[in-house]
Amino acid sequence: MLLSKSCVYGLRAALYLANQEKGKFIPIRQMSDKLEISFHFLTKILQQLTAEGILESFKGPNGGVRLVRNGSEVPLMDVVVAIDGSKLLTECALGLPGCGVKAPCPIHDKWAETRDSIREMLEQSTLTELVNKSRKENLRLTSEDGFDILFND
Amino acid sequence: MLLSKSCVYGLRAALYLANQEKGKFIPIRQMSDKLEISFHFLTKILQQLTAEGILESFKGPNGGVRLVRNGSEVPLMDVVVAIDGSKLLTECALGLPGCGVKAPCPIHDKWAETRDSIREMLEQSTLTELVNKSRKENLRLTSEDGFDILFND
DNA sequence: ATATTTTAAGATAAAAGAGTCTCAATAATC
DNA sequence: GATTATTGAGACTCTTTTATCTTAAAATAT
Ligand code: SF4
Ligand code: SF4
Repeated sequence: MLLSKSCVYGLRAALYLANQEKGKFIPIRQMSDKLEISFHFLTKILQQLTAEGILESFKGPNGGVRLVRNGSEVPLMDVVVAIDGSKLLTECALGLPGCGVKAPCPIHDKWAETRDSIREMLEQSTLTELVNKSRKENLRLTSEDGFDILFND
Repeated sequence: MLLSKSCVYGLRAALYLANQEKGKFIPIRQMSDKLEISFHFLTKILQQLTAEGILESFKGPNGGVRLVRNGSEVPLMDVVVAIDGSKLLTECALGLPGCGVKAPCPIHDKWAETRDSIREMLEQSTLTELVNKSRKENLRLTSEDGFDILFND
């Protein structure tokens, strides 16, 4: 898998938050229900995003989490790196340590291209951009079988 | 990680084989030593490749494994699919079941592009092509720290 | 025939990833 | 101040991946 499950959950939550009223704290419980992710597991993931400065949290009634920056200033990459680290973009497809520069392995050139295209995808898409697209086209964020979260709820 | 460790080991072994005298059976022990992969683990991986018809094996003294087809007719994709399956190319980046067609999720378009570029990389590169390139440029197949396998050994 | 070299297969173990549970800390409301 | 709603942190469990170990089967060589 390209992204870990934690990372995917983090991304989905971030998109969910970007679709909410700006500045409002959203309880994790609400997100875990809507997105159909285990509450405790999602909590841990969002704690990472908070620690990385992508979210801020507030305890107690009316508490929750929210984006620090405007969603339009948050590329997907930020969320991915916060959770999965940057190895996806630096590591070798053949899993060799000490790769690339001096003595690249056989697939280096092709892999470097592909890696760039992944990087571009993650750097060039912001949360807001995707949310806007989703609102326009009624795209969903959860499985077919469960409760679909449409961005126009 | 894009590819599982098993898959990476399988690819490295396949490249190693493609660099050997055509038709010759190569003992797995030799490969595991040269590539610095656990013998038993590599054995299991190569069993999969044998089961999938990519390698054929021969028991006993002078036995080993070899490529069924010429390396020039084996795209990396074949090895990847044999070990990791095709989920990399069909599954969603956001890990949603029942994706895409009817109601794509927010990042579908971007992800589909990236996925295509991964598919191209794996389909268009053959073992032989990479080995040839490697021989020309003295590229390596193992870590800096260990015994480097140069294709010109 | 017997011993040797090799792959095949399966049991087991260790490590990493995913998920759950419990309790503490903080803030609002009553 | 007590109760309630929320995040924070840690221990714990379950599952998958990765790796090891043991034994069997096949082929060769002696
Ligand atoms: S040379 Fe490139 S493809 Fe090869 S191991 Fe290094 S980073 Fe990976
Ligand atoms: S629509 Fe595309 S990106 Fe979204 S879940 Fe499906 S395959 Fe993945």
